[in-house]
Amino acid sequence: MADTSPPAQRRDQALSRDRIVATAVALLDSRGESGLTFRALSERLATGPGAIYGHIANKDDLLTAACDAVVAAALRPAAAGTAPTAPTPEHRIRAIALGMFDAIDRHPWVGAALGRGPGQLPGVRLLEALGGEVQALDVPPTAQWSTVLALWSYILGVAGQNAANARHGQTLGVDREAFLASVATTWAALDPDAYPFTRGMAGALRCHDDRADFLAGIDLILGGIRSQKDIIPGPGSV
Amino acid sequence: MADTSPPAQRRDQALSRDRIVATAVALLDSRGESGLTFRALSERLATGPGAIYGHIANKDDLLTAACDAVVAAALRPAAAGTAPTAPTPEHRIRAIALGMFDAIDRHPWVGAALGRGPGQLPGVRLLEALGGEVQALDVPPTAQWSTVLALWSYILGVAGQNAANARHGQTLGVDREAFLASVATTWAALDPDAYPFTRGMAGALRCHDDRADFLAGIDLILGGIRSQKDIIPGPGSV
DNA sequence: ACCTGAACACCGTTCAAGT
DNA sequence: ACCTGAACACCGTTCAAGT
Repeated sequence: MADTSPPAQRRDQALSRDRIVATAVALLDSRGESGLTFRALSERLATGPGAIYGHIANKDDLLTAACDAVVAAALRPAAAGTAPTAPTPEHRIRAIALGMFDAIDRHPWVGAALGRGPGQLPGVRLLEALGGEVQALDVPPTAQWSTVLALWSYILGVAGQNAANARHGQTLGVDREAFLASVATTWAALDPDAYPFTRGMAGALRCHDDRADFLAGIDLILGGIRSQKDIIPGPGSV
Repeated sequence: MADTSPPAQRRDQALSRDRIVATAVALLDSRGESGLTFRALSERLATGPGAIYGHIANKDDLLTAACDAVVAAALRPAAAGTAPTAPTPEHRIRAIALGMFDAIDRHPWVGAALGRGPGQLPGVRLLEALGGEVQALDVPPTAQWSTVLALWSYILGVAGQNAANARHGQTLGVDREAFLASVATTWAALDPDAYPFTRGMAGALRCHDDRADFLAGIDLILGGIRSQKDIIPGPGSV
């Protein structure tokens, strides 16, 4: 066989961090958080469970790496995109946020993984992307940190909820719609005196648009940033 | 000593859901999320691990119940407080949020438990508390759901991060300050071209005030709500 | 040097047997 | 009726033994 240079790994591909992480992502996508197991993973990689530890420190490391693969891809087009479709920092913040939302919608387990590993790469990527735009928004330096953190926390909060919803839907063996319907039914049965608001929202829950609600929250924060700047109104434009 | 009437359950207290949940809270507080185990719990209760299943469905149920005990207590004074210290809905929203923040600061595992069990009681309590105030804020009915959801998601996002920080600090066997310092060091070592913002924030991370930052985020959202109402300015006051 | 896979020290959960 | 605790079916992780 022509053992030339590039086709190094053909059928018996050597184990590598990238291959392990890619397989982990596939496993998480198809079987959910609880489906990622060193045994299941090593089976798909046609090796023993111990072999993985040559390339990955432990399960936390594996989850963070899988999460980072998704987050890096989600942030790439928005942050350094070929076509700067979004003309203002506000538009770009919306694009970043929606990019994250859509990625988490496709890979719900990312929402749970992002919440872990504080200070780790996946979270930092998002922090950095938001940070650049908040600076471009002319938020005063002393307020930049808390402003970025607010956007970041909100996005992670929604991400975590999506992950929890997916996990529970999977546990119940039911799709998103059926899951929301079951929550709505529970809410509708709450004590009207103690939970008037939640009861009233049971209907809204059934037919709401996650993505639109998410964006509404981003817009609320952006509105807050705008109005905070107006406290000391510069000689600005609209 | 004086064995008067009330000391009904002395040494051999019957197992009850409340006693199990209270012991679980104590265990979570002292040993963290990973310290809550049916074996450790049954040991503290002087019984076998199987006995717990007579009162609790499974571990998820146990965690939700423990979480609810903390959340219910945190929301009680703010929602139905004896002294309505907060005169406006905005003040009351801040009080609710801070009550949650402080409770999670004392019981970091609540941040993780809250994120689970979507539609469950702990989350609903917060939703209800916020919902009442958002209504009082005269947010138009069509926007109430997304507005409440934004506040709720933000609070849960911060809660989840606090839980993750505590978990990691405990894993490293280190306190909050030392943990933040280690993250700051990691950030300061990032590639300056790829992560200029995060690098610059490493210093701010070291000496920031979690609680103040949290409140700044709440105020951003409240500011957004206010400015959204001004789009169609009623004959309003300031 | 790297993989293998049995073994270890745990989990949550069940269920026959006790009382 | 309720508790008991051994047993089951898993985990993540390690490490001698192989190649």
